[in-house]
Amino acid sequence: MPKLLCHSDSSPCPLAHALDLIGDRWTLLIVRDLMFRNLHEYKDLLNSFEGISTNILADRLRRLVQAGLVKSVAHPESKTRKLYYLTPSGKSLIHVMIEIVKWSDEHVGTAKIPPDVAGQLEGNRDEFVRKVLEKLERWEAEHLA
Amino acid sequence: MPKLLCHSDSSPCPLAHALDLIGDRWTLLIVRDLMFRNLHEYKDLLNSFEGISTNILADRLRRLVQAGLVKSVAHPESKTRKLYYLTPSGKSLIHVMIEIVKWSDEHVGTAKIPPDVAGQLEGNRDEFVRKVLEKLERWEAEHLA
DNA sequence: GCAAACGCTTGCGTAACGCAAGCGTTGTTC
DNA sequence: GAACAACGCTTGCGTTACGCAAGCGTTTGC
Repeated sequence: MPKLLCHSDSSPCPLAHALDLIGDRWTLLIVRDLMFRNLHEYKDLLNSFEGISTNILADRLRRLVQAGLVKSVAHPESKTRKLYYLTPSGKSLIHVMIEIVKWSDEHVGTAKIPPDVAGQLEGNRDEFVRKVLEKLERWEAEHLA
Repeated sequence: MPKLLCHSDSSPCPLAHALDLIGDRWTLLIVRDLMFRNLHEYKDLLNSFEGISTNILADRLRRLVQAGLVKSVAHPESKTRKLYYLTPSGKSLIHVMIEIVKWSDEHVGTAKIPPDVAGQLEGNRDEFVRKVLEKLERWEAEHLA
């Protein structure tokens, strides 16, 4: 596993420590797919929008598992496949994701939130969070039985 | 200026576009210093906790300025020095920063929010945001006159 | 007028990444 | 039951980004 730069030794700042985990171009995209796009298998993550390369995906999944944000179980129908899913720590990144997306929508502006999601985010955002988390729990109830 | 990986071509996702700007280990730390730590000069940013190297700092500042998150003005007392400060777009990253710090405090746990700040963040977070933004505006009133 | 400060830039070695091929196991087809 | 494909990775190689340290042009302080 490549080592990646680590601020944690020198910095007393929680932001810096968080960036050691999620401060790169790929990690949060994987979390997004696990959180919002209902993707749970390696091949699906690999074929997501941005075209992550396979070694990087393997590396980031390993880091996420090691950091306790993601877990995996054997696929119930196949011995070669795995199912990846977010732990509570991983799920709690939802608030970070939402803020980044809102900020991007307002200030980067080159990609917009789909109108239906935008509608859910305005007004009652807790409701949106609840819906997403419920969906994840339903998936878990179905697959981790 | 090194080119850095860019998702924006392939992805319809606002998160991916945001990560093109802030998805690295240094950018948000610079924003933090400009936002919370009252640092406004190159040398101060350079000497911040994490020890960014000078070429990376120059590069990131250039990107941030180009993206419209940061501006600079000549130092009123010196022709060699500059003052860097956040634009409204940059300031609005405060919500992202707060969520990351809260998440880090709860789930990474290797660096804690200072107790006084933690107190401010609990309960009335809007109040905290307002205080921070007011402080930045006071700085601007004083230096951009 | 000389040395230090300041905001960078440059050069070099190392680490991370993109790409593509390969590998071991399992599942499928005939 | 043998050949082939699917799957989750790993490996190797060339390229890009980064850490480090030195240097540079201008300005400032003495």
